[in-house]
Amino acid sequence: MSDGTKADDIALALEEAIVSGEIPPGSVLRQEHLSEQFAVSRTPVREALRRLAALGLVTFEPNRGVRVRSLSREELREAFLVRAELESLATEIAATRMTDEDLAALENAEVRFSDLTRRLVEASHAGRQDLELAREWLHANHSFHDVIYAAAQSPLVERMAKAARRTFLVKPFWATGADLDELFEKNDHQHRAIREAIAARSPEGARVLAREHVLSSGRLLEAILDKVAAQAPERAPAGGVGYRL
Amino acid sequence: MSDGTKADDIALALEEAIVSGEIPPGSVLRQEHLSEQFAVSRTPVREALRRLAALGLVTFEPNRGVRVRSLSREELREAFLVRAELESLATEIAATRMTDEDLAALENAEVRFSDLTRRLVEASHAGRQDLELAREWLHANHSFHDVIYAAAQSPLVERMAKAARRTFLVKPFWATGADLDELFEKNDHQHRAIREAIAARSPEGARVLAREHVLSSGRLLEAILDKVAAQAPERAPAGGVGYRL
DNA sequence: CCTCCAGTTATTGTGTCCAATACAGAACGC
DNA sequence: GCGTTCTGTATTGGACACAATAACTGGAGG
Repeated sequence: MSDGTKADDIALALEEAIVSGEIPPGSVLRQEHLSEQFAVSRTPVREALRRLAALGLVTFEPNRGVRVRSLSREELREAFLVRAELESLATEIAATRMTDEDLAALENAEVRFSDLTRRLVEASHAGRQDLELAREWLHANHSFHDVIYAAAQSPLVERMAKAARRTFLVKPFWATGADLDELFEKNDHQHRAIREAIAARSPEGARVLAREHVLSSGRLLEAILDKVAAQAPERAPAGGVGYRL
Repeated sequence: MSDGTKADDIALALEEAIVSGEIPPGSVLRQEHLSEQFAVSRTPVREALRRLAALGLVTFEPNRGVRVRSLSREELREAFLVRAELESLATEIAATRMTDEDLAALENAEVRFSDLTRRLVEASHAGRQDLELAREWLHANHSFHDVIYAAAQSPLVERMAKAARRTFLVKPFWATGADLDELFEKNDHQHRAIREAIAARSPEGARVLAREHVLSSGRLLEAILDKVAAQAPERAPAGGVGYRL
């Protein structure tokens, strides 16, 4: 428990758990269960849930409980559109303010992500479903963009961009295929292109590259989902698909 | 009280009151006061406040109460940058989906806003500080863009754009000056340009016009604030300026 | 006159209790 | 046999009570 109020701590913990996929979309969260899990009363739990509801991560169904939201295909696409806009903005700003240290950090994040991408693709081809690896991969991706946010020094932009990004989660990275490999690789290379544009102090260039990168990520995700849907018919949880990126 | 849970009703009411400026930025909200005002216990009040906190409208200062946030100049600028991005996106999408009825509604909103702008400028020149008029003006402006959001049929985009827009409030529209008149007029004309681009089914055109429009609104606001600051030295509430337009 | 300190008070944070609502399943009528 | 209503139970929504923390008063000492 880091800061003052328990409601905030719980909200943070739940947010993490939901975004990381530990709590799958569609789940219903029982207040009493959470309260004993966190060893507090129901009151702070409910306040935390209210916060998550305001963030759009869960929905209150009055007198029925709260349910972790699952995104429809359309919402997913929208989220990437929003992220594309906000990322371009952040990247453009960052390109004008980035220090050499920031650039070094960016390069670090880039190679780390590159490495994880390779390993993830290999694992997929080998049929291994390494959830931890997928989480790391996603985390490394976020880290790259986080460096950019930090350099942009624009708290509001950062907050909203991350809100759009938070709409996603890890589930199914286990589809394989030549086209997917290509998309993964493209996605990876784009990081380098963005970094170089920033290093060259080209805000406009970095902007369009960032935009294209995010949109491209969206296409990658959709391709993965298509593959997975084709491979595994899988019981479809009614109302909103079960993935959450 | 419209819907099921009281916390939501209260949150809505408070949100409206804050955004409309009825509750000025910097105020501290006493839970007990609110609870008797809404004739409920403190519990739903607190939940409502948690929601507002998640939306960024208020901040919890542990054991000290909640305070209505006031925006710094920098945050204000950021909010307009974000809005510019999201509005362009929404407008671009809307341009591809807008029906003739939507276009008619858009034109309605346009002339209404035009009318109110004229009246507002006149009132300013006459030295009248008609708060109600200012509210109407702002509301009409929002209505115009709301038509676009509705046509875009992109709930997430709409939600986030409105979140950025909600960061604003009415306070000081009473500064006058030739340059301000010009900016007001420009702002007004831009609505027409946007509508015409949409009517011409030019998503790209509408996009850049929308972007420029929002940025231009931001400049208008900053100009107003400058004028007001110059005219009235005014006691500066410490930490974050008192405006929240 | 100012500063520091302690006791008091006001206000928030949390736990507990009760009422209201929704779902499950049995009893009942057709 | 099937649908309907009733009742029981689980779970939420809200009220209230208590504990914890921070502001506020007043006074003592320098």
